[in-house]
Amino acid sequence: MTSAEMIPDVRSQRPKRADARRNYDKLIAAARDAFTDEGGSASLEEIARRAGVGIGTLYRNFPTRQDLLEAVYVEEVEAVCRTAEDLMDDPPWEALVAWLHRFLDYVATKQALSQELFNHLGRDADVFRGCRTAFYAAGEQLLVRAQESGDVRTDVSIDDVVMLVAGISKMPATGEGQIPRILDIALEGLRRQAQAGGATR
Amino acid sequence: MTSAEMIPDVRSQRPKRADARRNYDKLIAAARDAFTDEGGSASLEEIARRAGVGIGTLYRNFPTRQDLLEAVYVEEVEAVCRTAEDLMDDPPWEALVAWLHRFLDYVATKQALSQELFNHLGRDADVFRGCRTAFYAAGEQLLVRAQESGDVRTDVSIDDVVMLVAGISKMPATGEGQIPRILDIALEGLRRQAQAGGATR
DNA sequence: TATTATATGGAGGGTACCTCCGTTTTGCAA
DNA sequence: TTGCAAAACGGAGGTACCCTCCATATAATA
Repeated sequence: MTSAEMIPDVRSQRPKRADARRNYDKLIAAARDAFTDEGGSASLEEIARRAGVGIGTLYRNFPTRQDLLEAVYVEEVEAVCRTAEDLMDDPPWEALVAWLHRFLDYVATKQALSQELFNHLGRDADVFRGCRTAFYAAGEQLLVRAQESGDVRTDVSIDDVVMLVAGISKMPATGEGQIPRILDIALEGLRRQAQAGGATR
Repeated sequence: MTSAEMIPDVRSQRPKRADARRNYDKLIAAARDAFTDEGGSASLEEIARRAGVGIGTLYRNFPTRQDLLEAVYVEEVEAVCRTAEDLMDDPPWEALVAWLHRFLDYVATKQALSQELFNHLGRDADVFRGCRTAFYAAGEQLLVRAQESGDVRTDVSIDDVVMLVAGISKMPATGEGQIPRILDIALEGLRRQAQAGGATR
């Protein structure tokens, strides 16, 4: 069972010719780096330069800055979802926690990027709907598995968990590593209440 | 008692010579309009043009875009606070409600602007701290008065009210006039519980 | 290998950013 | 009033970015 079957594909359509495909991928990678380094307003010419392609190629693949932003965003979302698949072999509870940490990183890092998209697309554009669906699908597998194994209380849904993590990511961070620590504390709340003093792990 | 005594002055220092002062004010006004019309990324040259001054003058007064953004922001905040002073003559409850509506407008309109500032200064830069203080001071007068007159329950603080309004302003608006209406509903909750069927207004 | 649909990349025209400095205006004092 | 120095003005010009267009190069196909 490959990840492609489980996760709704969000991306539109990639170029077909081999060189075009290569350049497309190089552009996405360069754009991801550039946006990470310099925020959402990185120069498009700089991105083309980093990718080692001409500016014309960038514009053919991504007619507007929005298109590029969106492609990078979707790429990231898919990467997070793919992580969920990879974790399906790990112990249920650990897998869930690991994925939620990954998700936390994602939300924190891409905040500027999604902010930018929000401003131009409205919060319920197709992209976002698609990404939300993909996230929920990916996370739900892990959550259900952890519930079935008895690690996690059964009265929480993936919505609850995602909201929780998203909220935590938006906390005004003060200390180094504070946020992941708080996430761990909050996640303890998800565990099925074991017998007092019990060794659940 | 003038407003200057009550409201902590947030602004740094204005130019002294008459012409300089005039141009400074023209620039602020032009920038406010431009930012309103075209969002936080309005062209600085366009702003200088609107103000009828040279681009050099703009840069002397506001060396960076941030400085201009900040000045406009502060100007707006002070205008909202001044409104509070003007309302002190009106009936307590009506005055409070009117001011909160004014505040709502402000938050809604300047969202892009403060967003921009947030990104470049941390969320607790001096500007914001100062503005928060000014808001609270201005609002508190109105709130306390409405509480003393018996219109508003005494177990709420200005923080609560400001948070409430800020939250409402961020709701995903759907219908025309929906947000102000919801604000009114929420504000009813502030009223002191009068006798059932009583005519408080 | 020859052909053709497809992709490439950078020159070029327009705009915005910002600095620098010669010219103009203002406030003050005689 | 008049003269003058300090302060302010404003725009020319260099750099960077955005985006379009098209002559050239290349992958896929027969």
